[in-house]
Amino acid sequence: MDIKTLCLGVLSRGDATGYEIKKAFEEGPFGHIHVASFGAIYPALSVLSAAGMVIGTDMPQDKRPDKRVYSITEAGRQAFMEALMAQPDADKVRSDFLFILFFAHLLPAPRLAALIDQRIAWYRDCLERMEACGCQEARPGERFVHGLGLAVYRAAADYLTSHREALLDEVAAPDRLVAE
Amino acid sequence: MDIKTLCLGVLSRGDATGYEIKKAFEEGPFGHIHVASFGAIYPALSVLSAAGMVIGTDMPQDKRPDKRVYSITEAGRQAFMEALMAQPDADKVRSDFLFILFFAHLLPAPRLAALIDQRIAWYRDCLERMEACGCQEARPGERFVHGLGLAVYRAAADYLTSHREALLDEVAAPDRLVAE
DNA sequence: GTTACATATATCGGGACGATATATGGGTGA
DNA sequence: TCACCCATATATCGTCCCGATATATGTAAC
Repeated sequence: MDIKTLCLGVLSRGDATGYEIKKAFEEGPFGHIHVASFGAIYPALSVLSAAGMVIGTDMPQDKRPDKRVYSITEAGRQAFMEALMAQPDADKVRSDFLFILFFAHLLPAPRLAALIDQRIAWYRDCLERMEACGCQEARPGERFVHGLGLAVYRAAADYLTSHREALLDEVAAPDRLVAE
Repeated sequence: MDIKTLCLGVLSRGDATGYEIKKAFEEGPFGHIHVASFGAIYPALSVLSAAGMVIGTDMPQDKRPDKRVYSITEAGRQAFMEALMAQPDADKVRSDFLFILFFAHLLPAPRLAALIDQRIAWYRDCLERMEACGCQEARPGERFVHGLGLAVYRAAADYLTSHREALLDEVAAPDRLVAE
């Protein structure tokens, strides 16, 4: 799934600027689903515009930098539908946190505890915001994905909370098994 | 966390070839934690070798292509420890599956059902292999990360299974709310 | 008052991905 | 038996993308 398709997806829900598309993948509806950087979005919009998939309209603003609002065209919608029908690539996860935690036995205990606590706090924050977000009126797919995110984050936060102590004990006493 | 650090992490657990490092991120202990491609691993190993972080030894084999086994050096271990102490970058997820599901209302119902069923089957497979993997004797960090993965995948599989029907009903009858 | 942040676009270098090339042996099926 | 694919193993190359930076400006905080 390339950046062009991701942009078309956001634009299929309504007009947006490059800046707003970025936000959609940051805190917006696509947060934690996919990532997209400015350095990818702006060139992608140019290419899509040249291909007739989107139309950009310059909107002068006072008190703000001028912006260019993009609208998806019928050709863009068709291209997006085709992309939606393709077999999805496998999920790709890059978690420095999990990689570091894998080497827990190499870390000082306070650092290990801090890492886990930070992550628990992050999940709590995130869950709070997600639960507060009123997406009752959203479309079924959006609500489904949202619910899946909630379920997964709750499971992760619960696991971290309930296994934190045991991990810290184990790395503190490498000779004994805590289970005994 | 760059590829060099990821390679050092794998090598800190024991000698390995570039090919084996790739496998560690595919089906091995780091599967679903981070990704790494050949096109990144081999150049990284060359750079690490030139920097004295690892030592590569050519091992001629019959019945197999020759291989180059890399060992981490003391300098490599120190560099890895420093990288472990740095503040981890935020997790990055790229899920074509979730992105497509977001637009469930645009998809034909059979396609939607197939997507979800495929994904449930994938989770079941994955969980089976993860539960079978005997990592009882592994270090605490590895077991912790493994347990977290199990918890998260179980939550995802459960959600997909229990909400599948409701989603299909909703996209089939867009005018009515199923909750009523 | 000045520091930091939000809005808004653009570009550039470095780095990673994915495909491909090369070589070879083993297993599978027609 | 022959063809084909898969697994092992390394290397490279084009393309795409990330992250940082530049630019401009108003507002809010301190």
